[in-house]
Amino acid sequence: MSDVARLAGVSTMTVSNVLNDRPRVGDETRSRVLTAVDELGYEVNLTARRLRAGRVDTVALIVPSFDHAYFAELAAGFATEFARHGRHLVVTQSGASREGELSALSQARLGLYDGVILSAVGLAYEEVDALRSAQPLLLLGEQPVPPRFDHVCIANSEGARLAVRHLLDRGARRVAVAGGVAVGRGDGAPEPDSMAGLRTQGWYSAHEETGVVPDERLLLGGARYAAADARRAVAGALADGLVFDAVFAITDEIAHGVLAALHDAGLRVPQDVAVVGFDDLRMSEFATPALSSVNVSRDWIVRHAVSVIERRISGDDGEPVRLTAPVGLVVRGSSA
Amino acid sequence: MSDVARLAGVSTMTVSNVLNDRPRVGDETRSRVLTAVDELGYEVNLTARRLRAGRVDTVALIVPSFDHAYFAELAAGFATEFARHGRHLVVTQSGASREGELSALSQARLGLYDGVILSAVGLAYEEVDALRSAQPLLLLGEQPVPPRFDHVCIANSEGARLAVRHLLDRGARRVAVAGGVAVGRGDGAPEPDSMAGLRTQGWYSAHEETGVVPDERLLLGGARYAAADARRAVAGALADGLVFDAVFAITDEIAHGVLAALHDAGLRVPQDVAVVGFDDLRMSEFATPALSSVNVSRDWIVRHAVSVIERRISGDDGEPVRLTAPVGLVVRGSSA
DNA sequence: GTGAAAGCGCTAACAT
DNA sequence: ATGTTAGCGCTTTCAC
Repeated sequence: MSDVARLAGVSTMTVSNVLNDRPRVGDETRSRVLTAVDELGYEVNLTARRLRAGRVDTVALIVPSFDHAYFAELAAGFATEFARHGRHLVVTQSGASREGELSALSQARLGLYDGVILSAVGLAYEEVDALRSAQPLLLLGEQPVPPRFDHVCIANSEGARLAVRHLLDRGARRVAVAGGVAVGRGDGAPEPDSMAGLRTQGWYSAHEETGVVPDERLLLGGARYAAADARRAVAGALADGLVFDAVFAITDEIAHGVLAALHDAGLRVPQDVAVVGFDDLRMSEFATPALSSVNVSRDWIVRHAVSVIERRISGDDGEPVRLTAPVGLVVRGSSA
Repeated sequence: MSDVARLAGVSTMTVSNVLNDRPRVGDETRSRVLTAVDELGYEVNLTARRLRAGRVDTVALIVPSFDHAYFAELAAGFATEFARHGRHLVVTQSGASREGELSALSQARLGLYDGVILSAVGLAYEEVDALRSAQPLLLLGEQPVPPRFDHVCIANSEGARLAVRHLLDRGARRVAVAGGVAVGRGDGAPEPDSMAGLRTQGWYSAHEETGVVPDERLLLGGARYAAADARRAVAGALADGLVFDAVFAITDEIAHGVLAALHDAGLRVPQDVAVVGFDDLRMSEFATPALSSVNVSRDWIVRHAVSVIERRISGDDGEPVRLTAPVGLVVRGSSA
């Protein structure tokens, strides 16, 4: 910067004024500075700017994994929305573990960005509560979160209820849940507040509403996240002679594994077994047959989350915000 | 930091020494400092560290879009590999356009990170050539790249040749290319060096090898990136009476759209039309039927790219590296 | 309309 | 083993 100043015959302050489009710079001076900038190929050092001015116009988003379509779509949405606000987005991956989330978070919080959005899945309530952050931190996800944080979540249990209700209304009587966890039991700790627990909760609710008696043997807990697990779990259940006429998969990712397993077994979808997923991924429309799914408006989440964090970055320290994104059911071939 | 120093009764330099695990700090002093750090909840300011020490232990990866499974898988691979090297990864999205890439790049280059990996699709050779970067920049992708840059690419044309050769060997005589571009023609500029151009090139080569005469009407250019486009393009081709007994899709993403279109039309895969994709996405195994695909070892790319950029960050300024990742064919149900 | 001085928080280099 | 000094590159403040 001082090189530029020297070449243009001005002070560094004037260079800074020009680069930041501040008023009260003479036209002739401005053009001399710009010429010098060009000539020297000068570019600001954002680190220095951030240290002094306290902003980089960048927000960090921490997701469990890049390689889950749900988070990929969410990240893409955030990038677009932040761009509309003149801000950049960087995304980092936590690996979906407690440690990973803490590590990603501490890296992201250390002053490099203007704000942080954390899609939490592994952190315990107390760990979240222990977080002190210099810059705004917004939480995304299903778990309960200390009241002092802004939090955007989705209507998990309601979405699941819609899906299972749809299957029951359609005539199914034995609806398996791929990725389901028996509430209060569970291998290891019961996790009523996890995404899987909440979505399983909707399965119970739908049964209650319709009077169909739920059978907890239909909760296929082996299928937690990956499609490969789901494929194995469903194949195993079929081999064990488990009888079901529909599957509610707690994520679309899992649903794709379910579809593959049913296809492997020679079962027809939806005639023999109907399938509904959750998340309404872009790719689900291209499954064979196209996958019915609970749609969570990524747009809604993104718009609201960005608006909240933008306000925080601008200094608003009003009441914490808690928002729940609406859900809806999209019926396609897999349950039509 | 000075608060910590005061509380511990030492200088800020000693605090810095403790925090950076430098030797020659008395045990008693160290523990006093750590206690003070704890008590005050102090955390380093990475911006200041970067400004002074010139490192943040973070590399930026710029991909066209978070929401393309290929790049999501690649990003996940990079994150894991960099973690092994004690470095963080942040990912940003360029939107796959010239402008987006330039903007993402200039943001990422401005001193915030120790290095940048750019997966380029939109930049012209001259624009890449004009780039000056203070920190190491490694390019990923198909386009030709000025010789002074490190560049990792994949054997696009060879992979496509393998796929089409497999289809022809299997008895196909009319292999359509979803996403194919006629070399030298093309609507707008011909783009022999684009990913689509290179992969189409493999289609020509396979025909040449086997003596089957290629028919350029089989190049379905309408299907460039998204599955939705591919679905439309294939549906359109079928409606127009185009006859083909196999489809090579230039990406798996496109292949999923092709599978959907064939399913829509009541055609059986692979009996009526065999399908092979390119990229071997994780999800392709779960398609119905499972998708044959050209496998590009993401691991290979990631390992080599990381090793190169790590060397650059450590100050190695030897000859630019140009690497081509190997490809292989994975045959599954869609062409078995 | 422009510039001089000070300092953001940290650490390299050099004392002691 | 610990401390002092200086400065990374920028922008805030205030003076002119």
